[in-house]
Amino acid sequence: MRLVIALCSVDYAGRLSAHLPLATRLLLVKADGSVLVHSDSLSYKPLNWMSPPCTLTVLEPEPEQAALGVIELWKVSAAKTADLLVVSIHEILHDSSHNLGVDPGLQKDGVEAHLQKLLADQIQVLGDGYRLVRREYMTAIGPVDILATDEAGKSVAIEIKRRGDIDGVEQLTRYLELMNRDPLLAPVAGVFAAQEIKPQARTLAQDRGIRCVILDYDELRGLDDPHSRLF
Amino acid sequence: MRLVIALCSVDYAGRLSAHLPLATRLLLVKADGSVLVHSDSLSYKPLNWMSPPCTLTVLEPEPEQAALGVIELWKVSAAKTADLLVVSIHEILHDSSHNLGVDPGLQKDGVEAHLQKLLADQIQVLGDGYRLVRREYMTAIGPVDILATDEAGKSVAIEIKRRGDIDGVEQLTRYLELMNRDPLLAPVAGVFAAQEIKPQARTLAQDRGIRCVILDYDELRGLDDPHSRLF
DNA sequence: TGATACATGTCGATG
DNA sequence: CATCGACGTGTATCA
Repeated sequence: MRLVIALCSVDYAGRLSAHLPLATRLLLVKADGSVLVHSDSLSYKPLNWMSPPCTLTVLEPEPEQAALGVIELWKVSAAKTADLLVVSIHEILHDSSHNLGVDPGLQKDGVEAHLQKLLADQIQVLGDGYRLVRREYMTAIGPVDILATDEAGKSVAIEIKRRGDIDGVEQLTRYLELMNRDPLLAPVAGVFAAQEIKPQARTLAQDRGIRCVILDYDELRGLDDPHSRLF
Repeated sequence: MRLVIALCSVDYAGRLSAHLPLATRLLLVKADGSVLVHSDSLSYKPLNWMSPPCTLTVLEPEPEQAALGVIELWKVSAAKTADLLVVSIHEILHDSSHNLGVDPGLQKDGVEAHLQKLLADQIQVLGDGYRLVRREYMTAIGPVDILATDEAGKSVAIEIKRRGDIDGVEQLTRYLELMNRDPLLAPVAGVFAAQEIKPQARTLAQDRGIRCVILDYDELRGLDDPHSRLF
């Protein structure tokens, strides 16, 4: 990643035309060749940018441009479209490069992970007397989202999905089959919990004796506020 | 603007919860206090961010966090909501601040404005003998995108949208009603032009005697390519 | 201030 | 691959 603070003007032509007058801005060149132009305010979105795949070529300015003070010309071309970003640099105030390596995943914890934590914390929404055994209960074929016990102390395996599809029911069925072979656990009941359950999935689940539960995300978050979740 | 390259993990809690595992990333602190976390790929959008208004507080790590290698803790709180961004910094590889001044702002034209210009320049795509009267023809209730005349010299009011929705038809209907009360203009025909027209909008338009025209953006741009527009 | 349309939207799931 | 819908949507205009 290359960081350049420069006095520059920027032109973009693609689906629209845009021009940025001369000012000091941050030019961010990423490892994949993409370029972002940021000002010192208005977060989130760059003033101008070029998405990968694209190529950055640094050109010598034409004499007439040089006469206007341009010392370097960046031409960023999109690989697949005719989109073109041109940065006319008048002065470079900072220039540094950094090796960041590959990001382990821009994986934001999705709703599913959050639902799992919320349900684990409030397992009683499944019924009085329900108690959490543990999250991510490991089996030979992978972790079950939540293992709990019901009011009679019987084991309950819970599969959580954001959208309850047939795949999820199949997955839970495999876990149940395996766990019910373990005399220390059996009999194990199944709960398929999701924000939304497709009719086909519901039918299949009920046919296999699996209970379906709709999770209300907002309600589960309820009392819980962001600060208490982080600290 | 402060640029920090740091080995860090990031947690966000607000409308959703998100966690970024330990990795080297760019932390961008803008003059308005907003913070952006960028990785070295996937442009445009930060991995995590906090929009202004917000406040950044740098904390000493708790002993247990320090034991895990955290040397600095950034807490970014949104001013109006409970949203919270926490950056746990393990190592700072680069840290520099730059005074960029106020950005003069972006000048750009969106697709709709561009479509309007293109259609005005090529009004004949509506039919032989069509002639442009003017763009942004002012009426008492606002400007009509394009006023033209057809091959018989009759007035035609044209409403341009990127996506043709019912609202657009209603808007054009109001213009037509008003303009048809003007004896110098009446009768005025209506054309609803868009890249895409929703079935409901098309039905309503046809019911009101308004002609629907699909605009082919690429075709209108035709010879005109981005390179020729920049150089 | 609230409602609405536009965005170089981006991004993921679905068919 | 096109289409559809959500997004921590952001952003501007307009009533």
